[in-house]
Amino acid sequence: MAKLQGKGNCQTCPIRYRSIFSGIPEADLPDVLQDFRTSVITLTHNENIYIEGDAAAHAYTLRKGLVKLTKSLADGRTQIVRIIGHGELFGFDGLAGEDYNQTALALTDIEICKLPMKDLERIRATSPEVDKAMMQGWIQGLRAAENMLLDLGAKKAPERLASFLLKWCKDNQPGQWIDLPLSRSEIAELLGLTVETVSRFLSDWKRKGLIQDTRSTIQLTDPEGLKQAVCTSARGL
Amino acid sequence: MAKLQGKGNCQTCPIRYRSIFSGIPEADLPDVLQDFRTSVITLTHNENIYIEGDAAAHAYTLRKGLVKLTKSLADGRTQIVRIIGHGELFGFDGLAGEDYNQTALALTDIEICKLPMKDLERIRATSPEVDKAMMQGWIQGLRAAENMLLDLGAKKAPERLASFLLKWCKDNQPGQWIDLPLSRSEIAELLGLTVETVSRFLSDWKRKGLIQDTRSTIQLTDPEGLKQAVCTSARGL
DNA sequence: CGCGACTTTGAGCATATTCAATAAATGTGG
DNA sequence: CCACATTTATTGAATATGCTCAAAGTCGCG
Repeated sequence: MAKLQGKGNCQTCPIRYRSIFSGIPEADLPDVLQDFRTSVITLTHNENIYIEGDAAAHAYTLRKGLVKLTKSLADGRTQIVRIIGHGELFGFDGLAGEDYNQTALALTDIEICKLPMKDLERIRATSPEVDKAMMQGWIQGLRAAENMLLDLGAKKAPERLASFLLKWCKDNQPGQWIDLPLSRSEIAELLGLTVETVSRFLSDWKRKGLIQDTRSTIQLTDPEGLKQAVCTSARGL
Repeated sequence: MAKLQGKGNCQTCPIRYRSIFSGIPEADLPDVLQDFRTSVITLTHNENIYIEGDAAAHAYTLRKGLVKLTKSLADGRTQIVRIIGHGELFGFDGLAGEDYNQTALALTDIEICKLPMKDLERIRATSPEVDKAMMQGWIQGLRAAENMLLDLGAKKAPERLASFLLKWCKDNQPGQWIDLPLSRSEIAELLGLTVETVSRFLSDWKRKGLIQDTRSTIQLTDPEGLKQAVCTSARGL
């Protein structure tokens, strides 16, 4: 269940250095963040943070775990439009006077910091550091969305899946086990494919020794081989 | 050919009211925009504004016409990631310290205002109105990209095409002729389809009397019928 | 141990692509 | 202004990619 952990304390927040508040000089923190009515909330896997169409009165920063942002069609087809990681700000549609454009769900057990829109607006106006960090977050978000549009619009199934794996594991050594807390059907939802298609290619690559996996971790045994395999199978690129 | 029209004059700019400068009180204009070294440039259809990967030293505002932002794969497959309309700001990756993430091409003959990144940064810092307008632009851009991700990831060909047409014509009366300066292959590039698929559905709907079109204009004779046709053909939604 | 959820695998099918040929529209030069 | 060349759009037939439906297998948890 959603559980209020108490009022946030930004001075001691463990992820402050990865958040929109990372640029604020230590000495200015009390000043800038005074009267900031944050609350820290824990949620368990699959719990809901907000729903597409709701009035956006709060934005959120992710302190622990992963969040997925999804959009759905009337008949239930669902698309994951973004995955939120450590320190990222999400749910800020209210800053443009709009309702939430997506639904936010906990992909793992999570800890989030809930930020009232009014306070966030005020802090953005008073702190150039926060303002800049938020701007960069939006621009990076836009770039990521554009990259995803290229994947969904122009790439075939195996290419999309390989891109996803390579991106997911990009900061790790080949041959290292990496958490992948997405189910097969969530990977499918992210890539615009079906569970079966995702499973087939993963199995295939496992047989060929390009990857290894357990239920919720993965290892790219041979990232180069993976790129290769995808390129040749797609007779181009 | 690209042609420099001269230094921009913001006070008399015909699209100022639709740009990021729309919020500035008339009286403050000279102050806020002093030393702003803009230049107005005209380009003809298919001319290039900037290329993916270039250093992003300028952002642009579109004064006349339409621009497409595209991304490409190594083998030439191309995806249109966004279409820029009247008054919109684009090419601002530099604000996040990044290179251009897309290629910008004139979809029609256009007139753009070229804004040096340094000046833009300064103005954003000094004018809350400009700052707010830019923020709203980014959030709206993100929302549009998310909506597009849903289309590309979850919808079938006819649904994507119908969504596109309905969105394109949404501010117009049914039965009104509307400019559509995209070729069939550009529509395909935007929707992640092939020219042939686009052409087939358009022809089909034309035969059924749902739409009419000439080379570069379109008319939704029966928008409701179009929605209907798509829903039933997709046995859901 | 047994239930339920998730995953894998298979077979047939449908959608959209590819390849190919024709038709229509646009632009160019005489 | 017309004839020709070039690009763009339409249509058809065959193919392939990824989906649907179905069944069996695996894992985790009570």
